[in-house]
Amino acid sequence: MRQTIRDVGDRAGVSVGTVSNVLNAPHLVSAQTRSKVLEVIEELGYRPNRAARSLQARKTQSIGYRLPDPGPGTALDVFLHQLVGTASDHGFAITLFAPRAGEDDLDTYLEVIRSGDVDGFVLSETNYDDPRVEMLSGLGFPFAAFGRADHASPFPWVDVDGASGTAQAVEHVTGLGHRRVGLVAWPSGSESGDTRVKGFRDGMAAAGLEVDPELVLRTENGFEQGRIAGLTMLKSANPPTAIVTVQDELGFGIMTAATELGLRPGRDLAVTGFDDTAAAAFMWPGLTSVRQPLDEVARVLVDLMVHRLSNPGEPPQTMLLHPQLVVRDSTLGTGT
Amino acid sequence: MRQTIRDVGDRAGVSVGTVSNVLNAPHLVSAQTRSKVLEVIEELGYRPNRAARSLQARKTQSIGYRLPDPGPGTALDVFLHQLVGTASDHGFAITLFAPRAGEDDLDTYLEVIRSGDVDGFVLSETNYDDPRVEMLSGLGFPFAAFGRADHASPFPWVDVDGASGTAQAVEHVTGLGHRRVGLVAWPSGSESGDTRVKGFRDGMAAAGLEVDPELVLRTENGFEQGRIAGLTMLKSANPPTAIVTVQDELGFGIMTAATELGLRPGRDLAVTGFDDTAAAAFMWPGLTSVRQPLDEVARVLVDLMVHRLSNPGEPPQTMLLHPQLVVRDSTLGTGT
DNA sequence: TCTCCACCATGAAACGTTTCAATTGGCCTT
DNA sequence: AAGGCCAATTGAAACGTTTCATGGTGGAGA
Repeated sequence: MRQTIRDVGDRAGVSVGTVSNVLNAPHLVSAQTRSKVLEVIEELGYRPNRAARSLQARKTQSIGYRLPDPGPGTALDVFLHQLVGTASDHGFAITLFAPRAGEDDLDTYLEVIRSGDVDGFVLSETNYDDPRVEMLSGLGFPFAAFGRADHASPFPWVDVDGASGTAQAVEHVTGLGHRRVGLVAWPSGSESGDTRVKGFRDGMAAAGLEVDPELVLRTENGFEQGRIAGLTMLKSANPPTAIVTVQDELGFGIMTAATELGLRPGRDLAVTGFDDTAAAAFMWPGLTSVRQPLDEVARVLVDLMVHRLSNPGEPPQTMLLHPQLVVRDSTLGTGT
Repeated sequence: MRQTIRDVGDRAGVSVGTVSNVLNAPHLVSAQTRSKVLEVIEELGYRPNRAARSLQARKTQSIGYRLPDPGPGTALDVFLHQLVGTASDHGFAITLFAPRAGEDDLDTYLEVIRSGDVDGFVLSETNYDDPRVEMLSGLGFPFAAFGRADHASPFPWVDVDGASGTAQAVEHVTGLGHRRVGLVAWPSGSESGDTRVKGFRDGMAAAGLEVDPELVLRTENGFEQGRIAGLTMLKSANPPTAIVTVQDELGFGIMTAATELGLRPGRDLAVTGFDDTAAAAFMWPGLTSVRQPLDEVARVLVDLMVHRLSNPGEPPQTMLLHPQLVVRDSTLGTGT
């Protein structure tokens, strides 16, 4: 049924070794033979068998990616599309996996390593001293991470400069005339969270404004958390006129809180989010939000991974990308 | 580095054939040998090499899934999680692929078939006379589809009863006292679209109401399309007090249109969506929406696929699942 | 003319499994 | 005691590649 390299060889009147060379080392084959073989390949629709190739080469040509937990996070479809597309360009496949119920995250990775299904991993959502980074570094197993982390041994990573994102948000609202700007962020301790807070402070400093500690709230992810933070801040003695957040859901919660208090988000209060989730565009008013170039991130992740696999000796490369503020009505009608 | 079946055999003092039998046909091995071998396997952390297994068995133990185009569709993360998890339970992997720029969809599938990377496909978003179904049926290549289709030759599918979804929406709003109920649907010609329209009519009939043709609009997917449809309907001589839609984005558009016209969605106008996207929960008011059991769909899809692979002769199985209406504030405060 | 070399092609080994025919040894039957 | 049968195990072939040592050919240099 399926065509093998032997079928091609027989048909073209050459040995299988020659066919293999046409595919993998064309310079070893005369132009004439080469074109004849290519012709037959085309004619038969031959494609090399991945399993046989992997077996012989002791490489899988596959990159593992552990699916993030479901939730209203960033756009997985865009990310995966680019991951799969770029991998395919390099002749690689993406192997997905997910922890089974109750399974430890690290064990999940170990299990995949042991079954030899992948040559390396792409990690997302890495954090300070991420245990996956430590484990994989320790094992010497190749990986590329979305998210830098201040770990002893260097490794290849891509990241989006979160500080630039919140700084842009602050610059935008202060540019609209806001002077009392609040921040709703995560508890300190996460790389991305802390970076976004730093951007906020930088932005305020750049606008010549002081950061009022009363207007900096720390809370977990989530709509309800945002709502509560919003109510707290807006009911305080000297409430903000603009609130910057580190996540869209928090922003949605704050808009809701404002509405409950009789304020019109986008008129009486400016709100910004982070991640530019699909929901941000559908709100009324639409939520001004920081968009991360996830397709670019995915592309670079795979490039780094593939490069690392073929150049194991080289020092790891890193890349910092910049996010972009998408301005919508949640801020536009506010300010002076 | 990696342990092979030979390492296990040597260590346990048996042949590789015996080790293989312990794994694949335990009844052929004495209890004593079996436990000894299992012990060694545990000790060495041995895992069979997938490539070698595939090569020998001429099976990949992998199911292909073509990523849907990015867009604010249904929750891909939930779906994929379950797809990967269930596949893993069966000892299968999921192989993702995506059409390259400008590539024909069918060619994408053909290419995957030719490279022999998968044993079968899971299809989503199938439609009437779906060309993929026709092609794969023609080739005799196994697949399982999310979405029935009235095609000549039967095939395994799972579907969510869209009619039940819209009927539930109608039942809900008429139960709140609404009498003039509008529908914003897609142009006829899609399986899921037509089914949802049918559910609307069924629901209206069940409530003893006539369907006013003026209140049935057909439009493409999208926020802006929804907004325009909403404006049209609400500005008409005899506007509806409730609007049922076949997609969340359309619902968002309608809520926006209502707001623009000075109506308060959730008070003066009831709106329902379909798919229960993440955004539906974050709106203010939250959008009442029909939730499809996507995790269940994914689970069944893989089960059907695997069953089909091991029982090629049997008539294909099918399964119809029921969606559930998630009630939120976009309808709750309305009616009499 | 002889030698050497570059170039091209070949054939066989190896990758880690599964499968299956063949072998061994123990036990039952007669 | 011989034969037969069954359960357990073995060894080798096969899956479709890549790799690499080997062989053959023709032309250039001596």
